[in-house]
Amino acid sequence: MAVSGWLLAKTPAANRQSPAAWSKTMADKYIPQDIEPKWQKRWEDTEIYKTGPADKRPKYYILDMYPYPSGAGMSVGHAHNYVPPDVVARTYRMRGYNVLHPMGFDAFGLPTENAAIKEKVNPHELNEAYSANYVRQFKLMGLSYDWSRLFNTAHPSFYRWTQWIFVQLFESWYDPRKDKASPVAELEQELRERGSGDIHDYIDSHPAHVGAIGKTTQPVTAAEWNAMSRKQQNAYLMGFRLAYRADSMVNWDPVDKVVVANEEVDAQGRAWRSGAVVIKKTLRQWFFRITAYASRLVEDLSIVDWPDKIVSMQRNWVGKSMGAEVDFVIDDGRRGGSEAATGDGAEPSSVSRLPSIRVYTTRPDTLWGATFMVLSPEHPLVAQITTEAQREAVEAYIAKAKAETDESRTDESKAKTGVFTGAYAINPVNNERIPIWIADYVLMTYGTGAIMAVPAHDQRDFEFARKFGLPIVQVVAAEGGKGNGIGLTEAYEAKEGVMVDSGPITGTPAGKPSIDAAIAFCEEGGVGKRRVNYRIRDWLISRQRYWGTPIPIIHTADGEVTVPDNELPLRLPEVENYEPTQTGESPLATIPDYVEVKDSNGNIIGHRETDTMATWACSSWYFLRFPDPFNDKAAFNYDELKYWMPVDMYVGGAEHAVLHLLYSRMWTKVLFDLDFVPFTEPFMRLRNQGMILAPEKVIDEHGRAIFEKMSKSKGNVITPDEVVAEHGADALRAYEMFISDFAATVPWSTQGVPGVRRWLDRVWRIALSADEDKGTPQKFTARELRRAAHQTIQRYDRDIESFGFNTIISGMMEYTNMLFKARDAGLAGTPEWAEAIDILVRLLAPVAPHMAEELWERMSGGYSIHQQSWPKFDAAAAREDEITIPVQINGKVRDRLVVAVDTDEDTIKQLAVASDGARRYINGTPPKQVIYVKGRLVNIVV
RNA sequence: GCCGGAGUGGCGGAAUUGGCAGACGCGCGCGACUCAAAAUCGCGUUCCUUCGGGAAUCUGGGUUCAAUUCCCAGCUUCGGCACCA
Repeated sequence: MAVSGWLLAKTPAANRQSPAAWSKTMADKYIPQDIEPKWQKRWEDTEIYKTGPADKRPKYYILDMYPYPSGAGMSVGHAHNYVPPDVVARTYRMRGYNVLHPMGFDAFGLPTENAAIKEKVNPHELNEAYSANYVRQFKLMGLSYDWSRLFNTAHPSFYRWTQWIFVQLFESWYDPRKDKASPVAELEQELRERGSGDIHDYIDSHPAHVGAIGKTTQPVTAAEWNAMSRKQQNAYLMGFRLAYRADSMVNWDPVDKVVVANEEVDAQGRAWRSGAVVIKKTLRQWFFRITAYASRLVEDLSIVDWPDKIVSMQRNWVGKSMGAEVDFVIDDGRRGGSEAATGDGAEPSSVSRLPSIRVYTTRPDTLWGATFMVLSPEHPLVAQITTEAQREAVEAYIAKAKAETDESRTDESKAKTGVFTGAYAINPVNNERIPIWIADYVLMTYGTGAIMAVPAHDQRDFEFARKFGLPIVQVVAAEGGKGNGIGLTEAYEAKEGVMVDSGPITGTPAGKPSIDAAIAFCEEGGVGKRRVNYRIRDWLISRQRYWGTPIPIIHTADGEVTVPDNELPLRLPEVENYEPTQTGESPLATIPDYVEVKDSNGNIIGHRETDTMATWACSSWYFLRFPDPFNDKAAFNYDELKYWMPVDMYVGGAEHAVLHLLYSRMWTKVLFDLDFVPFTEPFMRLRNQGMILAPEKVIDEHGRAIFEKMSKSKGNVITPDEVVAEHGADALRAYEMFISDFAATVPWSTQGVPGVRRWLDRVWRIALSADEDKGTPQKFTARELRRAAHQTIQRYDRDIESFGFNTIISGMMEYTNMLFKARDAGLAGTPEWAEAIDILVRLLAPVAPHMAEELWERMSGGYSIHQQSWPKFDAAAAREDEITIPVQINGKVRDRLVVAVDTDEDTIKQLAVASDGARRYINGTPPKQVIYVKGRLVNIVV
């Protein structure tokens, strides 16, 4: 009761105080839990982060790779992805840019679907629940997304346009002569009038365009085309379309019961989601013809500012190599041997009725050293050329190869295996008769599935030749020397040296000169030509699953046609059961209402495609949707796109290097070719964040102490929720910035957050209660205070450009320390002090938006700090008046000079030589040299 | 094997790109305040030292007045690709 009485007595007096005075006496403690929810609500109510349409201001589009929401929610590792870009977005807003900083959800795909099956909950419901939880966490961290633009890729208003783009791809082909995508209608007209000969000829003479049309697509004449049925024509067009359906050897994931793309399988043959070893199956699947864009995907890497690592990964993935294709005629056995040949690359006298075997080689100059050929066991000519005597052995080998997993088959350490087919080919450059073998070290998926073997100069061919006793002929010799290849213990790298025993190119330096000479020789003889080869294969997009964007295709008696535009979106049917089938068919195939397409009389006129698109389709264009996210007339508004795109800064994980980041580039180029978008690259700058590991070391299977990834199953996840609850969102944000270099992988430190929290407490105290708790008196001038403030602005501005978030925080910590020093020197209350605190709060706004808002309100009574301008850097204020110049003798610091900043060079040199520290080492003799680096140091050489 | 990163105190990391190595923070130690603790504040904290200094940025060379930074060789480590013809 006594206490209450005291309070009652005091209250009227307190009420008479001004709010400012009240704040100084009563509200000095920083309690983030009190202020953060208050400001988050106010920001939302007043929509201060909402971005308007295109305007006259310079724009800045900063995008985080949108997340795939999971039931586990976000960890502090996810927060590390999103906080630094938010700081950049907030800084650019205060600098006067029109900033687009949106968020969306990548919702379709296996994890949600698998969770739905396991928990027996509809994936639509799970999607909404997971996404809502992510939004809650984002808001908890004070992230300044424009929530009015939030979308979810599993909503029909979004996937309707994913389907529209699919249709554009289906109705387009890559015209190699224009080097761009063009309407299939134009192609059909050309086929009607002229056939496809011109297109094939063009590709033949422009090897970089090998991917423009299907490998097995043969030329047709106009007459042949016009004689085809519509069904045959549609089948033929599949060899051209940018979205096409084909039988293909695919990676089948037996756990998820679905096919996966090459990009989704690691080097051990495991699917990246399920971790299951994939099985090779031949299935009819939908693909996007990314190989048509192989060349441009490599070239345009030069116009983007991306991490070297990602650029090189994309280059390697596309895997462009230069070489030649050479045709080897199969010897039909009616000839005795090479004596029948006429030489000079002319046709052998006995022309084989069998087709020739085409090989791809990057070293056509070593043709004269080709002593045998090797075909992949899957090569289509194997059955045809195998002799009766060898048939049993060959078939047994093929059966064995088929049974093996890719993992064991491509194990390099394993000894070479293979079988002779009994057939021979004629080496076209020297008419030597060489045996044809099959071996699993030759892959059907690369090049032509057949090689010429040059054992003297290729390690694999060498091992094979040694094992099976095949001849080894050396055709490259080190300068001045020559060997016969006998007694070699390993293949000799054909990188340098000179060609020997190589007919017309003998004596040519090995390398580009010999390769060019060999290609010229082959082209002249009509046996081969220059060729570009790409490692990349077409992008497999179809999935035998329910939870994805339905593919808008109808199979009719005449072949595949698209779902008419006015019937889009083709909606996912609401069903009870969406479990994958045992047959490998999509669950949609079991729903007659969905599958059957009927005319107005109820007659079935076609069947809908039942595969859905992999979620990569959604993420390949979602960034194009944010500028006009709810347009129901078009996928995007051209004017808004033109203003906002390309993305200025894209931030996300490096794990998407050859997935999303490659696919998005292809789609952007297609849309550019079709005049839908006015740019060829979607992301001008890209930055990858590092991973945050769990804080505790554990002992791995090798007995080493290591840090692990955070994972729900290991129970080592630290959530932003728990950090915010204890120290507030601002401390979490500051620590996410401060923890390490942005791109570095580093363990979370539980002691780090209290560290930055202490800094924020100090900021709070110095901003609000500068006249309390004075420390020991200091010497610090108003001039020095201004200098510290403006140097901090300068450092912030520099560091934010280079993504140096950790040094932004350390710079602001140093500035805070200096403010305490200035306070102890009695500067509080001066005009310079007011400016210094004003700058502090503005610089703090992007980093600790809640605290900055609270401080701003208490200091100025205004709202909102986030709509204030960025502090202007004053170079004069930042300039040093005096500088300390270290004096070195032979590179070692022996003294220091404190001089006015504009002291001239001669004076500084004289002072340096005369300094006590220097004189002790000079010993009277004149120095050999005195070097002065302006404003840095003096080095005296004695 | 090929491609691309990275190696700096007990820890996370700075160093204006050739110019004072170790900013800032964590941790630790000492001290102030306190009956005490917490919080807070102050001081110290690369190593060796005979207190003059000396040695240090993965190792060994090199260029330079000067190297964490550039060059050569090697080691370790992370990521990617890989019987790619």
